[in-house]
Amino acid sequence: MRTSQYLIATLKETPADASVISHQLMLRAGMIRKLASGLYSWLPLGLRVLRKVEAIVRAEMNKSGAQEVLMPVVQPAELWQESGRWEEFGSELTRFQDRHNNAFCLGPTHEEVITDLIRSEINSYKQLPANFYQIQTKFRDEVRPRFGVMRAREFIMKDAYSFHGSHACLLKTYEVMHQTYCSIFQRIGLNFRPVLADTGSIGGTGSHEFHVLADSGEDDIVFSNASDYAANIEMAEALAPSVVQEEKRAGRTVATPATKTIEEVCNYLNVPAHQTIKTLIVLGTVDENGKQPLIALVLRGDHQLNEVKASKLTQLASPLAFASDQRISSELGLPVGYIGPFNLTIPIIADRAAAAAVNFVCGANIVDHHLQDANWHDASLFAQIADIRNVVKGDPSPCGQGQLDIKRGIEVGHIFQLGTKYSEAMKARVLDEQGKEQAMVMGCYGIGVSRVVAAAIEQNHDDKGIIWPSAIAPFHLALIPINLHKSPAVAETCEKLYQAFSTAGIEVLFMDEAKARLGGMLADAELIGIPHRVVVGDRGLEQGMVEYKGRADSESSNIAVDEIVSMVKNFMN
RNA sequence: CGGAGCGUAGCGCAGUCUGGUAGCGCACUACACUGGGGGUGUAGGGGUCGUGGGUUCAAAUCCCGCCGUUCCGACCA
Repeated sequence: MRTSQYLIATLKETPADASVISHQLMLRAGMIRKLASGLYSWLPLGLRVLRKVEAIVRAEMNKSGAQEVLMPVVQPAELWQESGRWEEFGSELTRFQDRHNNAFCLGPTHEEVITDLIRSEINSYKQLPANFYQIQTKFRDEVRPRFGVMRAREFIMKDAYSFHGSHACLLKTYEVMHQTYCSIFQRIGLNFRPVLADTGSIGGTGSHEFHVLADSGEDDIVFSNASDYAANIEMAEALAPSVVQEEKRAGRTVATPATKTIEEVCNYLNVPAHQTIKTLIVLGTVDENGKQPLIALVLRGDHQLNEVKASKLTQLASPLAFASDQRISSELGLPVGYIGPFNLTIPIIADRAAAAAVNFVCGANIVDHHLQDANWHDASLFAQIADIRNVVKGDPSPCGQGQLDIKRGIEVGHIFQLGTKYSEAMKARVLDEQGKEQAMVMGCYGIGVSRVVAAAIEQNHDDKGIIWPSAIAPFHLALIPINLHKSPAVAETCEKLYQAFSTAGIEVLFMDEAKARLGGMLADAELIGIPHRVVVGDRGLEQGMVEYKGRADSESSNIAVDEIVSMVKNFMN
């Protein structure tokens, strides 16, 4: 490709509304442009990268035995009503009506459509298992689109759906997809980890997420330092601590004026946060009177409530909701900040660690007062003791080996064992060996293709710009002439090299604009992140040399003109 | 949805407090010089100051409404 015939839309300055590095660099390198919040156009350069990611995903999916299909973005409401998600999904699902007033939605995912398709096409156990995938545009009206294509409203996803006669068969395909995902992210060249995950709103039984490790990630990923255990913090179990061997002191009420937060109380009383107990008031499930009762959650002051774990408790509303300050003060007669677990009139659910605490500080249920050296006398105080906190660095690993560490991750893939949730609801059945009708067992497998592009940049950049992994670079090599318009020797050599590289299967961006200056071309090549660059100038040519530099190299080197093609080709293998 | 900020040329910003002819840098056009890391000069083009209303002799500037957008928190590829 020649830059004289190609849109290189690089920006010298960083657009003000981009905060994360991948978003900034994608705008600056001229890969994407924003149309509206969470909606992006892909420019030629960005699209080349996107297509390369797609190609790797497609190749590995095909290799796994999955079959490619393409389903519509626009989906009829009836299917979603049939699965129950028309009500369940909330306002992230964009709904609209056509000219006949029929209801439709923009597909945020395709379980309904694929299940509808397959229930009429597959009728026998003999046709199973089968796995279908597509690479297609999804629309989710995100609460808060951000970070460019990392969390866009419209995005490209690879979604696959497998169908089986038994759960055992599903597990086999699940394992194949797990392997396939590892191959995909390896080929792309990412530093990633598969981790145990929550199933979220998609539903189902078992699940793994694939995370690209990067500080800008939105998820906390938990690792054992002694085994390959890895889990999303939503899932990682916090074990009960060993019992503290400490003499229980007599509790007393102390005045703690204007100390509402744990931090304020700790400073005021000079106690560490792990010696405190906090009491959170949340809403329970709707009772027979149609009301949501208040329920108290008790955690150690230094621990964070894990809302995913909590909302799985049957007594609690799902998703978890905190009680309003008004309800707390009217029903408990107290402002937030001084509530404690003793003499509360509402049910209490205690975290395992909180239930094991001794000689702790907690709210006294009196304004401006806390209890100090408080102790649990009787476990019957609690309606339940459960794991409802986030693990913290240094916790023992739930796998039994080692301690936990926490890193940030960007979720680029997610695989689920769906089971029969959709096939039951939508009557997707086959006849088994006995001629009996049976709901198909399903799995589903997603990759955020456009997000992978951003994640790759988060992991591979420097102060000059992007450093593409070779497999997804928009071009392999930048061919940069010096004084192209003046030097016949430079022009001739560049043309010859351009042909030779192309013939060797190397994708060249030939910066052939007559008046372009060297500094600008070098800066662009670095910003765009092209892995290899060759500079051709008269001075080198007098010795029969051109200048080579890899994007991540610190120094360039002189290479003979007739060796450069085979050298770069070797680098790429 | 709650909290905060921003909206002036394609991009980055100043001007707003204290009302008085709309500016700067980059980019763009033309010409000349320059030519191994975003060069220099000369001459240019480009603006409903987000939008609607109000106050005023006069509004980018003050007041009210609306819209857009970004960031921080609860959702997800």
